[in-house]
Amino acid sequence: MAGTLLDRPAAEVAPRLLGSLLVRELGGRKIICRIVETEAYSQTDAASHSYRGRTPRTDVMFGPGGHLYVYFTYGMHYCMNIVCGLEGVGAAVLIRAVEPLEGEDVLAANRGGKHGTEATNGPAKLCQALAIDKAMNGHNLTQTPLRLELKPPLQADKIVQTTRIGITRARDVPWRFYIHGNPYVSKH
DNA sequence: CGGCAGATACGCT
DNA sequence: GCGTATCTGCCGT
Repeated sequence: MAGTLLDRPAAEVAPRLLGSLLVRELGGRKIICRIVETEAYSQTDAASHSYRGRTPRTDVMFGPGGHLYVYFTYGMHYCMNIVCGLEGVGAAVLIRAVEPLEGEDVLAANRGGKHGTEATNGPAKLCQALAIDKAMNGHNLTQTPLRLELKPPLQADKIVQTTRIGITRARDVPWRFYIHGNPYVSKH
């Protein structure tokens, strides 16, 4: 991925990714989604998988920025992160919600018929909708079938910064970011 | 619509 | 064993 942006710390990259696009090719179809909610996870953060060091599971988080870190949780769900920071640094940005711009019918089909905001308003929901699982772990996001298309930064007054969801440690750290008023942002 | 229990497998203690 | 960066269905209001 073109250099410096994703080499920055997660707390910087997370708000910066709002408004950027995920372009997914699946079954001959093109799906385009806009990132509307993110969370930052860093190596010095007790809530982060990388906090305990580099392991087979977290290896991708410690690699170079611009790759995909996919983890499996609660026995049935996948969640996707965009790895950031320099090689050797365990940091990533969790994608918590996206807004479909193209291919919404494919997303709904992958979600068992759930459409509208219910298809992609949560980290595991959007992975199911985009058919992202363990096989995509480590994928380079400059390449098909899943690309990250960076867009210009959003205006600061369109971004809400608050605490993260679903964690038990470091609950007070305000590393969740979302686009103000966007209906696809996950519920709290 | 809000709250809660259950599902279910894997990494780490 | 235990806890988990979650979601769904079922219940009551």
